[in-house]
Amino acid sequence: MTTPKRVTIRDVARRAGVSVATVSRVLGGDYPVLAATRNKVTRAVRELDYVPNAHARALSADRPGAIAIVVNSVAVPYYALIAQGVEEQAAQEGRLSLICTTGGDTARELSIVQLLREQRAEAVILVGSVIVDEEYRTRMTEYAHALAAAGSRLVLCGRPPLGEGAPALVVGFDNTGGAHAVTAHLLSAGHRRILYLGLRPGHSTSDSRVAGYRSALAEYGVPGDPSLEVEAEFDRDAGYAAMNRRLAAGPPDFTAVFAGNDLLAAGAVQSLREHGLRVPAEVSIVGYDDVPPAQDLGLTTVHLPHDELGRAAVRLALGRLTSSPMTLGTHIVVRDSVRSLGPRRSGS
Amino acid sequence: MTTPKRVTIRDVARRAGVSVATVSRVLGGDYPVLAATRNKVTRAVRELDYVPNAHARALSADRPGAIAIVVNSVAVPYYALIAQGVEEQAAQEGRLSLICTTGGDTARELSIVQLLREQRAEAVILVGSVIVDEEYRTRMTEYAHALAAAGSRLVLCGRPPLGEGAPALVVGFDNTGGAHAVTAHLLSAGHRRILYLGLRPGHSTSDSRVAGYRSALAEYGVPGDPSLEVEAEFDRDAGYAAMNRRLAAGPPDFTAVFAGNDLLAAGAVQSLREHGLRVPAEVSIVGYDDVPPAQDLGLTTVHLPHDELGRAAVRLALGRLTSSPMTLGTHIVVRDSVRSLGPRRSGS
DNA sequence: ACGTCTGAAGTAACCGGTTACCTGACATCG
DNA sequence: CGATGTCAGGTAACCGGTTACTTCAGACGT
Repeated sequence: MTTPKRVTIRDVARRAGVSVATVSRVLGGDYPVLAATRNKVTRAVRELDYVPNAHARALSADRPGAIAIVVNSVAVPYYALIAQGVEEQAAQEGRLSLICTTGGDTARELSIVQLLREQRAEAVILVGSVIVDEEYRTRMTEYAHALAAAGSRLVLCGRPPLGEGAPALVVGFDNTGGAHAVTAHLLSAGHRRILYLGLRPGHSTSDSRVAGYRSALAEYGVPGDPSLEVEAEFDRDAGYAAMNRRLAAGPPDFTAVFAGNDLLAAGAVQSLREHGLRVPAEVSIVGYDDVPPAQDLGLTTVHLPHDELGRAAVRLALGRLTSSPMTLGTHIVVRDSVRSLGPRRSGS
Repeated sequence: MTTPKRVTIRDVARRAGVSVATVSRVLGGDYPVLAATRNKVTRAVRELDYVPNAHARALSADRPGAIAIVVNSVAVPYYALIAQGVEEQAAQEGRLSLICTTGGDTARELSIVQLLREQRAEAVILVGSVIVDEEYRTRMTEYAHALAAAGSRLVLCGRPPLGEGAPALVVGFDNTGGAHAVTAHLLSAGHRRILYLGLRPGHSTSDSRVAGYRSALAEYGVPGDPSLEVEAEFDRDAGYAAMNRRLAAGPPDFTAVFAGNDLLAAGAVQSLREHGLRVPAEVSIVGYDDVPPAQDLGLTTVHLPHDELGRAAVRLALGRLTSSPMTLGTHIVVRDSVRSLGPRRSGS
């Protein structure tokens, strides 16, 4: 038999022999209350095991709401690491943070945003790249206005900024720079035929990485070759499948692979191995993100300060940071998935 | 300049020329309302972009609260996968779910549980193993009663059940069975000197895996050897460090390793490689959990139905399932990290 | 035509806190 | 000694919904 009636602030007041206002003040903080009164109240609270109702509080006082982060899936390390940064910073700021997942489903994203509006979340952080088209832009702009109307801030993480009018803050990684750097790394090791794995036209993250790839090639005077740009989603299975297809067509016509992210790289490595191609002896490969599989694979990749992104998003949302859009730097992590071809190239 | 005042149900009522009760009924659902009236209301809602306040709703009506899952870190795949299962099932049950992280900090766990009491969460799912001592038991029992008093259900995932009286539901994996199976796998491949990596006395998960390991050894008539049971936390770094220490002391006095989880295994593999020991040619290794690094390492391991655990936890919390404690089965996944020693053993 | 029943819509109390404003006791001051 | 200031603490309105109870109009029966 559980407690039939929840214990409320009036129960506490009655028990302590004071008014509800006094109880509220003792609990609330700074209002002056006599030590004796304070003691009576705290004792009553303890004796009754009183827990204030967060909903009632939120309703009357305009207290800070929760900070929500919305991601595709928490099982994808990229998102998990950013979410972790958000959680840490939010905790540090004394906020409750919650992670919501959409599974990449637009309809579910919409209902989550709606839910967060109803919850009067203090901030909503939308993470992860998407296909940026007109439909997307209008949807985001709607979110931005709707959330602003509900008093929530919107932060876009790793997504391109919206139009001028939309009240959305933006923070992301320097994908083009990182991609440039890691491609240059391959080029300076003597590679000239570099496969880009993970083409996704319209997909913001992929697009900016491709841009870095192309600009590095151009810088080294290597002509671009569309047949070296292979489409693939950004997950392990896609990398595996794409590389399988490529290798089924014949022996590799490339000496190195730049995978759009580490998951793709992991899949590609598996495929290469199954085709009897050694990494890096026969094929070099680099990834992007520096998430868990990278270390185990000894993968040279681009390190992203995921938790800094999460932290920055929170601080931006809370008005602690002013510069938006802001871009976080990246740096290359050299492991041993790249073979130097030396000063001269060996023939195919 | 944002909207100075939030739009409330009274604004909608005024605009639609009806009473607040009518608006509430149109939004609420089943109460009979004339089609014409309903239309007026829905139009007003749309025109004003009205969003009901979830706090006010929660306060007046006793509607279902959110389902919260509390984990150490969302960046650990084991937790991420379980959390994913929870999210999916919760979404399916029409509940909002939130993930909270403690970073393994007891104080933070406490404040999160407190927060969830205040939020009147419908269910709180505590995941992850812990050192089970008297202090832990009393703490959990307190949580259980406190949450029950606030009307929330408590589900313990992968933690040992509490005493009879405590109102907590329990669901977990069959760790002993899985550990037995995977150890037997090594034994039947001819291994006799099997290192157990990840001893953590008092730690529930580790303890049950050790128990399975020992019982398999006993079954095969192999005497236990305490020097083959090595202490280590359940993460990659610990596995790496522990194996480094072991190998620094001299060449391996074991032919196989059973790592308490895949992360430990990943660390151990790195250490073995750096010491010039090939896996599985010179040292065989198996892990536990079947989380992402396992596939990339080609690790033979025990597969855990993580998302089923998450789903079961939610269904248990919602009273859809009655049997608690319940245990989920596991199965072994053979990759190629184990070498068969054949019918005879080669001498050391 | 009148009483009764039915169902749509309105009125206002209530959920559990917070806080503006008020009260009353005591200290201070001209 | 009365006017005034200070400060702990009480009273009650309010936050934004839901819903029990009430009202009222029209349909129906006789």
